[in-house]
Amino acid sequence: MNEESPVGRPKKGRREAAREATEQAILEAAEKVFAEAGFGGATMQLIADLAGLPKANLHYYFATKESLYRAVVERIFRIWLHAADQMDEAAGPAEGIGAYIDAKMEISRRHPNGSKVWASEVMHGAPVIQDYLETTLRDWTAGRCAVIERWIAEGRMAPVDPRHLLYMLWATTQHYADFNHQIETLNGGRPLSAADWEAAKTNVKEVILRGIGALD
Amino acid sequence: MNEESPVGRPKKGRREAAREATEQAILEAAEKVFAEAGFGGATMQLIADLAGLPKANLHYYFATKESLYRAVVERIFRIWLHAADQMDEAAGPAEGIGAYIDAKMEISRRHPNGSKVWASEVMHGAPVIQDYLETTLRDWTAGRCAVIERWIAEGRMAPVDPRHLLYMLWATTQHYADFNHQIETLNGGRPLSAADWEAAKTNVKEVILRGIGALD
DNA sequence: CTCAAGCCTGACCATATGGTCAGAATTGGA
DNA sequence: TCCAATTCTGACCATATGGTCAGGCTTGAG
Repeated sequence: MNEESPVGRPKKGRREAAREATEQAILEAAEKVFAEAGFGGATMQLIADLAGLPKANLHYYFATKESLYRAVVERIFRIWLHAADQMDEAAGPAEGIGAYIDAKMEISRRHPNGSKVWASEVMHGAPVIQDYLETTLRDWTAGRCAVIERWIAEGRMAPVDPRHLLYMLWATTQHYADFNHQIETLNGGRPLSAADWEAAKTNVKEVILRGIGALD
Repeated sequence: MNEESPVGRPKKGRREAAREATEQAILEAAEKVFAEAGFGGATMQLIADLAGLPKANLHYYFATKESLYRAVVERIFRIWLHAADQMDEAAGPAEGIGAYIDAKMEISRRHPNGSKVWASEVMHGAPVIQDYLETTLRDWTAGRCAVIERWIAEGRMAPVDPRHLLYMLWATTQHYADFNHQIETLNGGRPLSAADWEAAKTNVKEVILRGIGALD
């Protein structure tokens, strides 16, 4: 789409690099503000302040609040999907689903804001990513359901409804991001420690893997 | 708090009855609008329209947007807690936790908007119900953890961390309310049927109860 | 029936917010 | 160095929204 230097690598000039850096800073700030205030509660001014640039400059990079929001949501969606690769090359349910849980828990830990924006978007009826739900996500889901059904047919796990199993996986893992405030409050007001996170992961995996008969 | 007619039943006059009816209509409308648009995205005008009265009248019943929002959140919280009673009189984990799952799934089915408002509130850092989290919810949680730990000590279920088990219960059941749009989209764009809900309940119960070793 | 208390409402206001724009500052290739 | 393209910015605007208020309407106790 753009001229590049003779070398294979882009080798972006100072200008392009700065642009990308600014864009990332904006996305980062926007993700946080959208997560903490919701789309309606977020203000371009707040995002601009957090990103460290004047509001008018924000509009130079993202024409409207909605386009910025869309960029944030799409960014998260990409991370979501990428994390799901874990499940593909697995030999059986214990490794496959176990790895998927690990990956999703790690995302909840590292990108709680992204998870919250996603949750908010879906809760409000997916006004901007409805098409993704109907295409990419639907296909992805069908694919995983097929894998799970194969495992069931092979007698490697109990005959549970794959659809509802996926919902359980999403729900339990994302809960640690979306409700982290509640969890921290019940944890004495302190964030989960590394050990706490390990315990959480282990518990989720144990209960679910045993629950689908993939442990014995 | 108020004078009542000689009879035991309140027998509220026309006036009082109308007031309560209006109040309920407002709360119902507000719950829906807050759920669909978030606190920041919701407008008093929208709520008024949905409740079928002029905006100024809304402010006669609820002075500010925040006080109305607070009323909605507290209403949900009460339902939440009440549903948890199921778990108390149970003889063991299978019945107790099974009944709790049933109750929470039923709430997700009947009060999806309430669940969403709650989720949104917690996601945004619980600005209005932080005190509830630190008192009522913390106490409630401690009580249930004690019950679960007793069951574990008695060898009636596997030794899982009670805290994380509760999170799993909350996450899985509330997911059907908070993410119902996503679920419906993956269900071919149609709401879950009665049979679908039964299947969901059964699946959640089976996986979790088997997962905590309370089925054999 | 009377009338005070309670309920309802249209019109209005102050403010906050998303977005615009003209022009200044900077950059980097020629 | 020069200059066109790109990036940045303060000032500004139109609109939407939460909230107010003076006055009209309804209710029900006496």
